[in-house]
Parts: sequence; C-alpha cells; structure tokens
Amino acid sequence: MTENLTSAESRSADSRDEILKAATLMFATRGFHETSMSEVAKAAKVSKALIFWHFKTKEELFFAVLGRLLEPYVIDFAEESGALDEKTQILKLIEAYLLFVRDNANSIRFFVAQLLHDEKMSEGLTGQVMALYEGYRSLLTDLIRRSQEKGFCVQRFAPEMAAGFLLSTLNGMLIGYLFLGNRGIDLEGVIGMLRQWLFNDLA
Amino acid sequence: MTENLTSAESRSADSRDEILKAATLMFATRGFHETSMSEVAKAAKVSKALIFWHFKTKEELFFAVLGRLLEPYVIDFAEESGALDEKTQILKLIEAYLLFVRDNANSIRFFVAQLLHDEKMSEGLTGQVMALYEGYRSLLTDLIRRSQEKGFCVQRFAPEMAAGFLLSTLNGMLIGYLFLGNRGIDLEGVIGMLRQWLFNDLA
DNA sequence: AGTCCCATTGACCGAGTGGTTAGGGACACT
DNA sequence: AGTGTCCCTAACCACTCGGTCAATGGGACT
Repeated sequence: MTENLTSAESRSADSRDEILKAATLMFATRGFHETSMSEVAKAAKVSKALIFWHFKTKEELFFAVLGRLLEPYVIDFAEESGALDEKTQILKLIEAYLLFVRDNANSIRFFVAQLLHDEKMSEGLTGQVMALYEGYRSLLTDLIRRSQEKGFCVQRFAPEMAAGFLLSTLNGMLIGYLFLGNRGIDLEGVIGMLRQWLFNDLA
Repeated sequence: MTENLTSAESRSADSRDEILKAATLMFATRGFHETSMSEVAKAAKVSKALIFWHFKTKEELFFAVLGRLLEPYVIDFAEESGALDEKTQILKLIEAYLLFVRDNANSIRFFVAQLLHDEKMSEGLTGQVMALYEGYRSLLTDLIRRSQEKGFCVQRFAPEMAAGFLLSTLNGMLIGYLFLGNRGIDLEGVIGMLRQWLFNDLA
C-alpha cells in the first residue's frame, strides 16, 4: 500500500469530473426533470452505468452539481472590507452584487429555476442561499447605520428599511439580467441613482 | 337545427373546464414536465383520452391554461386613469403593481418557472408578458415625464431612467414575495420611500 | 323506430425513464 | 502465475410517459 494513486485516482476523478461538467451544463440549460441520465452520459462520453457508479442516484448527482456551483458564492465579500470608509464600502458592496449577478446570470438562473418548483429538492439549497442573502443584508444594514451616524448618509429612514429597499432594487436588477438581458436598464444609471438617493451625491 | 346546445355544449364545456382547472393547479404547483396527463386526468376525474379529445397535445393544454391565467392581467390598469392628476396616477400604478404581485404570487411563480427553463415553449408567452411589461413601463415613463413638467416630481433624472429604476425596485419586491414570503420587506415602507424619492413627500 | 353525432372510455402502443447486474479489462500486490 | 480491487460497459429491467383507437352511451332530429 505505497499510495500510488496517481494513475488510479486520476482516472476515476477525471471521469467523475467529466460527468459533473456535462451534468452541470445540462441541468443549467434544461432543468432537472428535463435532463435524462442517458443524455448526461452521452454528453460526458461515458456509459450511463458509470454515472450510477459515481453517484448513487440522479438526485445525488444533482446535489453534487449544486454544491460545486455554490462554492464560489460563499468566499466572496465577507472579509475584504479593510480600512475603507462606510460610504465606499456600501458602494463597493452594491457594485459587487451587480457584477456578481451580471457574471453569474446563468447559474443564478439555474438556482432560481430549481428554487421555484422543486420544493423538496431545494430545502437545503434555500438555506444556504438565504444565509448568504441575510449576511449581505445585515452587512448592508450595519454599514448604512454607521454611515448615518457619521453623517455621510441622508438620515431620513431606518437602516433596516433602507437596506431592504436597496436590496429590492438590486434584486430588480437581477430580474432585468435574468429575463430581459438587461434591456433598457442601465447599470451605471441605477448605481448613480442609488448613490444620489443614499448620499445626495451626484458624481 | 334549432340550436339547442344547452345540454350538449354545457356537458362538453363542463368537462373542458374541469380539465383546465385541474391542469392549472397541477402545472402551477409542479411545473410542466413534472405533471403527467394521467395525473391531470385523475385530478379532473376524467379519462386521459378525453383530455386528448379536448386538447390535441399536452402542449396545447398547457397553452390553454396559460391563456386563461393571462386573461385577468391584460384588462387591468389601462383605462382606469380618469381625471386624476399624474402624481396620484403614479402612486395608483405602483400600488396596483404591488397588490397584483401580492395577490397573484402563485401564478406569477408559475410563469417565471416556465419562462426560466423552457425556452421554446415560452416564446409566445414571453411576448405577451413583455408587451404587458413594456406597456406598464411606457405608461410610467409618460406619467413621470408629465409629472416632472408640472413640477410635482423632483426634476433630477430622465423619465425613462426613473421608470426603469422604479420598475427594478418593484420587481425586487416581486422577488421578495416569490421567495421570501416578503420576510423583512414592508410594503408600505417601500411605497413611502418611493413616494419620497419621487415627490419629496413624507405623508 | 332508427339514425346521427357528440362526448367519453378502457385498453393498448412504442419510446424513453431511472436504475441494476453480470461481467470484463487494467493495474497492484503476493 | 494467481488473486483482488478499482473503473467501466452492454444489456437488461420494470415502469411511466404522451398519445391512439375502436367501441359505446346517450341526447337530438326524422
């Protein structure tokens, strides 16, 4: 048992990876129920039985795909605050959200679709997404509150409500990307409006 | 041929109706691909063959359901303007949108799900929804422009962009209803904020 | 009464589904 | 050489799917 896994392990891992890649693409473009294991097998240039050797059931494959897609989400914006002032942080947060949505429109579309009509399947997923969302929300609320205290920010409204409003607008942009290919909605324009709304700022 | 259709026609229409009702419910809760004709038949207490007598294919049934769901959408806000001033009209429009979303969350969820991952099937649908959406959008743009000219409305931004921004926020609320059951987002609060944003108005 | 047509059915079909199984190569260790 | 374990496949299974069809009940008209 000299742990010479290089060839053995890589062979297995390679095929597993190929399957995941193919499955991810197909699940994303056609959805869970409309994607058959045979199709995935063909796309991955692998026998159907091999898929069932790697993953016990279709659902297990699906969750593996899900986990993989979810990975890059979690790492993101939590730590990068540094020594910036609150106003800059808020704007960075907004920008990060919008850029993220723009660059990940496809996998977001995938999540939303699953979220929408596969309740049992999405319970675990919902939890993760919600945690992420609530993290973002509370971070935003906090920044707005501190920003108000320091006088950067127009004082008018409760931070929670402002954060909710802001998130609503951002989510609206998300819809724009998902459905309209962002026809008629101009990213920089919206950022500008939010900026003005929050800070009475016209840059 | 004295046109005594009452019994004949009603018998057919009744079963057709029953089928549509059952299909609507099932399509809405489980989606197109996850709903089988046998299940619809059972739910409608009718033989599967009868469904295929009324509707040539599963897709035809689906579109019939779709058309039915879409009916109430179109009638709505087009004509009710009357002699109200622009500001009131805008607020009414916003309210109508939000109330509509709140009351029709289920069928909207249904549309969105179909829209998301059934491209070929949703082309006709997309057209209808888009037309509706664009109608709303242009109505809003127009009202904002007139409102700005009359001085009701803060003058700062182009009406098209303001309408886009407003619609984004409203769509964000829609997401809130669809996914979060509107947790943490407070309808009246958002209306208040939009009101203030548009009219510098604190009622 | 017979005739006609609409509404309705159960039984059936081929295709495709998720999943299983028996077995075969390829490499490692003895 | 034999033995075992990992990777992989073709063929198969039971079952469900959308869709068809021949047959029938029953009200309306002659």
